[in-house]
Amino acid sequence: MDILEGLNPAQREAVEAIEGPVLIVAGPGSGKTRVIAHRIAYLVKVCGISPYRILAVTFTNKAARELKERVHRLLAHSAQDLTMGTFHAICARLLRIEAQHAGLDKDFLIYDDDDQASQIKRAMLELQIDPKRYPPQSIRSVISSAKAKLLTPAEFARTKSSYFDELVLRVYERYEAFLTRSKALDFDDLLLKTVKLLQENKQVQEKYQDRYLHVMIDEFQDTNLTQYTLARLLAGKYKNLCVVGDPDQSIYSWRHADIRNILNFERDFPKAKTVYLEQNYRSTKTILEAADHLISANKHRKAKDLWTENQQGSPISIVEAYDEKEEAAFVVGEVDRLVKTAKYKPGDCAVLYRTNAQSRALEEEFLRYGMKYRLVGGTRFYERREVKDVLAYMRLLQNPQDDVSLLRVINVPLRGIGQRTIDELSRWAKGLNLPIYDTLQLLSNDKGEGPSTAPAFKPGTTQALGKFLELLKGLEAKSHQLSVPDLFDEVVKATGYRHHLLESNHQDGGDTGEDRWENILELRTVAKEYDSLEPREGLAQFLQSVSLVSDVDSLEERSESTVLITLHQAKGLEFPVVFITGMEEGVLPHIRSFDDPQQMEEERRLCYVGITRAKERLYLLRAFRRSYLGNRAVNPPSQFLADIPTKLIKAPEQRKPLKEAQYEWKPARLAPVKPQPAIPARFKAGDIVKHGVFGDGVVVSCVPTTNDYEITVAFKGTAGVKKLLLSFAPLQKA
DNA sequence: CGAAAGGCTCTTTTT
DNA sequence: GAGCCTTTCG
Repeated sequence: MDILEGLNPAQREAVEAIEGPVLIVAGPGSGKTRVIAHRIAYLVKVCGISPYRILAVTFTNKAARELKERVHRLLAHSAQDLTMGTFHAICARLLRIEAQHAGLDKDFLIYDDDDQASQIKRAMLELQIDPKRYPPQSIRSVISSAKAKLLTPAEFARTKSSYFDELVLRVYERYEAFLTRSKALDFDDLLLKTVKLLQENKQVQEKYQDRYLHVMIDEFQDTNLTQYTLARLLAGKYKNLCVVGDPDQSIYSWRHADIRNILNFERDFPKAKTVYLEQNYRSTKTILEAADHLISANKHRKAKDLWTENQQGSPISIVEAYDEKEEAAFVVGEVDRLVKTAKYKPGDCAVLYRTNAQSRALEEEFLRYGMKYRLVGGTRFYERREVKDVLAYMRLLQNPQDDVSLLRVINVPLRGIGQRTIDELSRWAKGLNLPIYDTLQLLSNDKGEGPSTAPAFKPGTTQALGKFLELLKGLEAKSHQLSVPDLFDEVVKATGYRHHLLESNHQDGGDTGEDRWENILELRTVAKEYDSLEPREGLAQFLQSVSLVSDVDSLEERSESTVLITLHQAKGLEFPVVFITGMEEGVLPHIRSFDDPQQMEEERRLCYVGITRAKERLYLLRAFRRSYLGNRAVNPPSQFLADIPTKLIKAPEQRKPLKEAQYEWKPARLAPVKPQPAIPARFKAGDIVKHGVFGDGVVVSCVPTTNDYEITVAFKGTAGVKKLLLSFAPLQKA
């Protein structure tokens, strides 16, 4: 019953530190979630604070849900009124409530990255900026970064320092105009608009500042400036701001997270109390020690003293496969072996990788051997075309001014409205500064009397547009009467979308119409959850929730399937057995980080996050050769492997041979790789050499492999280019 | 207008 | 390798 019971001294200290700013530096597996849950329970039960006055922000919806459950277990009923969720979800809710004060439409929509990209492209088109010279993606990134730093277009204008910035500014302004016109906010806006609202409207500010006596932020190392500002604002009155995080697990700088938020917290709040949670309850001594060695090589960090009372555990397996197929085959075989010979289930195992593209080979191998797996991420459910199409219709019912959705479905299923027509319509809308929906209405009202600015469409085209408008209007009327799932059915039927998928029998991206229809049905089960709400309210909530879910959110604990997941998404998760694949230079660390020491440190942190997911067994795999973007590359082992102390690594001869009969192994090639071959490299690229058989030649490359080097030599004579093993080749320097 | 074919680029990570 | 865009033809 005592809330402090069972906590170690540091955890207890963190729970009891309720006054003023608090920084909890929580190493991996240090019981962080537990501490947050107990701290909330402590505030409510011991300090008598109303749950209504506590705000807890998490990184994912899943984390929020788990936290809620834990608090609920500690508090029973009184957990209800807690405010808990991601920054984005909390902001969306707040903005909806305060829409009037924020100058927003209550029914605003949330644009995801896809929607954002299409609007940015549209803006660039109108501004005649060549997308070949200035990739929309990088413009998008700069705009997003500006928003993450609290810069509106006007403020961004003051910081701009190049011609590129100038272009970005113009796109930014136009993009904002689009959003306003479409009554939409992007992800960054949810945060930015909330901050601006709180800063500019003292009444609203006071309302929330008075309310939130305690504010807690999880994963603080991954917040950006806007989020940090928001947290400070909300905690502005009582100053009870508790942030929890681990600088060593900061891996989202590319999403404009600013590690300085946590590194400088004590400077920003000189009176802050700092608590270090350093006891690890998750991993074996071996795994923790390996992780510690790896991360210690980073220069910009706060040193920590992680320790554990757990067992020493198994040594780490470092495995070299020939290529990504064999790497995958090893993983599958090893999972199978662990399931058959040890206490593990497939669901205890997770395969981690740097890039989503790596999941493909793994998936194929899991499928081939009939092993259950669960792929997290990749083409996410809510990014699937058919799902987005149906959602676009639903969104148009909530908000017809949503140009992105309208343009998406104006001719899906095909209804005779082609690109020419759409371009004309867009140009007209631009001239009138109206959403396209409004121009459709003008068009249908305009019966030829008086001068018109409308484009001269053919009668057939005008009719098609009119029919489309009627379709939307009819559905809009129904949206006031039908529950969300019923409306969903109506949309799928009335738009002809169902027919479009099932009858047209087209096949895109390997998915058949049936596959796609299944996804629609899946989406319908989500809609079903909003069955009992008032029609329009249900629609609004349905749309908001589908905009803010992530893939890990649906990852259930203790599934029967092995999890395939990116290193980023794996943050916050743990598994008894972890395989990290692609431990190669160029993959992890990723090639795009090579020229930036800060990025390299982040790559190292990413690897650290991966390693510290493991509770009992850790495998680090690399492929000698890997297909990438259609062509093959030979990558040297990841430099991170060299930072794992040899004494923690399973010696080659101790490894059980991979002999499971049903798989075609090539065990000889699956020997573990030592970071550095024991023999010295006698040659380097460019050396002139003489071979006993092939004669004179030039060394092209000399790549370390397992206890050897693969040396590529271009010979003068008929021998041509040969790959040789250095230890066997009769080579001499010429 | 629509389908098919060809060419192009660009792929790190995602709330 | 895939998705996106443009071109071409019916």
